[in-house]
Amino acid sequence: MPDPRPPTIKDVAERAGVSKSLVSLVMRGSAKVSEQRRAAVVAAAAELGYRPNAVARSLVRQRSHVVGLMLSDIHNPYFAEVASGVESAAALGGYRALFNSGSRRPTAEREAMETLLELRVDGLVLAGPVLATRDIAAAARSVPLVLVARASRSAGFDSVTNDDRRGGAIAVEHLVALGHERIAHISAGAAAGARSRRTGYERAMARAGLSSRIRVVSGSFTEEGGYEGMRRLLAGGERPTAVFVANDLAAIGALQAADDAGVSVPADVSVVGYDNTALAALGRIDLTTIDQPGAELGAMAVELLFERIEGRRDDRHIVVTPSLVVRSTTGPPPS
Amino acid sequence: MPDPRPPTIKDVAERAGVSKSLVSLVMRGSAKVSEQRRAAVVAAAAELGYRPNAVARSLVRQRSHVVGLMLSDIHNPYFAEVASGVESAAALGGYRALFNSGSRRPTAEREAMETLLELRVDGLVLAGPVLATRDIAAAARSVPLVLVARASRSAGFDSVTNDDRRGGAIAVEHLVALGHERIAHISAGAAAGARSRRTGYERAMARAGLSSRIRVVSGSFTEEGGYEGMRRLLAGGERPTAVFVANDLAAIGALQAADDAGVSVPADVSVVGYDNTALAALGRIDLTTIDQPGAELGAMAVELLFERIEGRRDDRHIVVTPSLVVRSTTGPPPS
DNA sequence: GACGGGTATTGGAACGTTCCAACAGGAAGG
DNA sequence: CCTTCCTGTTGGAACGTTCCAATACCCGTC
Repeated sequence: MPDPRPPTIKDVAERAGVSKSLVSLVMRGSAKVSEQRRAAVVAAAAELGYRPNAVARSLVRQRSHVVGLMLSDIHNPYFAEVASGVESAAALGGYRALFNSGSRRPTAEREAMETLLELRVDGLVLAGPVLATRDIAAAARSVPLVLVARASRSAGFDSVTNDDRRGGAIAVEHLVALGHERIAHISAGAAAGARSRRTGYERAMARAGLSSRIRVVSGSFTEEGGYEGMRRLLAGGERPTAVFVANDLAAIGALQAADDAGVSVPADVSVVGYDNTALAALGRIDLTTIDQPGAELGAMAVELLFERIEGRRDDRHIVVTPSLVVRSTTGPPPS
Repeated sequence: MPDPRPPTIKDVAERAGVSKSLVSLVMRGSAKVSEQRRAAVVAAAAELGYRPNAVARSLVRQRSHVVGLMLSDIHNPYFAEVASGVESAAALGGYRALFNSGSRRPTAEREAMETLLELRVDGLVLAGPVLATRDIAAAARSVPLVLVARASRSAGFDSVTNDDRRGGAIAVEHLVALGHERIAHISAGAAAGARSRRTGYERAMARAGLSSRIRVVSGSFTEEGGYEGMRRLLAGGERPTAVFVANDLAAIGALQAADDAGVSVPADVSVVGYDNTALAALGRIDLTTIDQPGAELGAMAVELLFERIEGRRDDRHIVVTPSLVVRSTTGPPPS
């Protein structure tokens, strides 16, 4: 018993004894159709279990009413927040959101993005992509595109970010105010935002007269990256009294490494994360971090997308100012 | 300067001086096309920046090569694990995965599911839906469908779950073995799997001769639910010495409530979660929990989907056995 | 009873692909 | 030199909608 094809508008039309055009009118809620016919169509559709085919519709309308969202890393709770912001803002505008994920690998990200493009989404949001700017710019040539959580001076698309450089500086300033001097940084290499956070760290260190204390080890935006970075910091040379970690996920890995090494936080070493994810707020973690409101950034991204869909051509780059959230992983340096 | 329409197969054909059929052949990598023409087509496509239109393709092929995944709650890291399992298994089979989320609300879930159905995905995976079984069965009538992390005896679709009842029992048995008697449960009401975990708890209590000690407070699969539940348990009546919480997220909320109330874990009260998410493994949390391998369940779901797409008609219900992961939130009861 | 004017309804083209049957054109065989 | 066969190529139908221009219908007016 091969599954019969799903009913089409034509089947509904036949059963209701009207033309397919009329059915189309009814399905789209047109006002100019007689009550009697409407009822007949609605009944026929219900009996057949008719569901409009969005594929056919977007083909003819040249509009899918879908915004695509490529998440760089689905395991990072920060992106989950971005996603929910995107989803609700899209719904508000009568659009639906569809996600994807590229496991923090450029090739996987490009494929994920390509999938969305081939589906002809009306707009594309890229959250924290590690993709080459060149590829992003190319994609932006064929669809309205907004970057979230990654800055760009590039033309052809919009972006919504927080001021990562400022955020990095805020972290350092907080630690300096507490009396720290040996402040190290676990960076996330070339990942989105990582470079600026590092620059913010370095400049703030210089401003505080601590240029000679600058110490950066490379990690990544993952727990493992943070763990490894902290392990190296604790192992070799002069131990830092404070560490600014590239994001919350990595900071949690760093906390773990400190715990494992019997180094207590914040008594022996202070730790600052970035993103203020739900993770950081957990009582047991209670991580001092830099707040960057994910859901809001996601929602703003969709707003920008809508404007572009409406025809705006100039580039808009929104930069929100991050803020410090002090919790219990930072304190004065050991005396 | 209105954005020109993206180039179509016809544009490529014209530029390469061949028919659109030939272009189609080349794009799909057919062997039977001369090297000379192929080169011309490839060049023309590159020059125009041609990207095949997946919408048109799925319309005519009646196949989208996309599997849809509806996540009940995008903030629950457990579902992120399911999602990555789904995504990689889909990729292995030459399919792409697209996500959605219903915010643990039946209406939002139904809408999310409907979106996917209208897009005519080839298969649908629902992860932990709170949707009515009736709605799921209805959807299963029009597309191969697999339920993950929610059991069902219903016909017409497959499911992949762990044995929640057994899991609940394992948690109780562990606590009983440690010497606990006043073991309470924070349930998640009618959410997917919650009922069975509760039944498992109740039956295991009875088997241990602790029927009179059974105490259930209602919560949800969220931090807030767990926090609230624990608060109530600590406030009223005889305080339990151990609590089995419906999932990790809620267990973390419960830990928080214990911390806030100055109740120490596990000295005063032991806590067991469910899911063994990455959260539970964090050193600072180190939650004893019941393991249910999310990524694997997701991958299995896709396997089942593939079989159904290939034509299998009978229902398959895979139930994996959960296992105990002992960490530091459980210990003997206070003496 | 013819006419005008609005409103409800309809057929057919279009959207960008794939698929299939049909067709060139050259090589091989008689 | 004519068939036959194969290989590469092509036009056109189909997929399920929307949209537009055209038509049918009804009502009131003269």
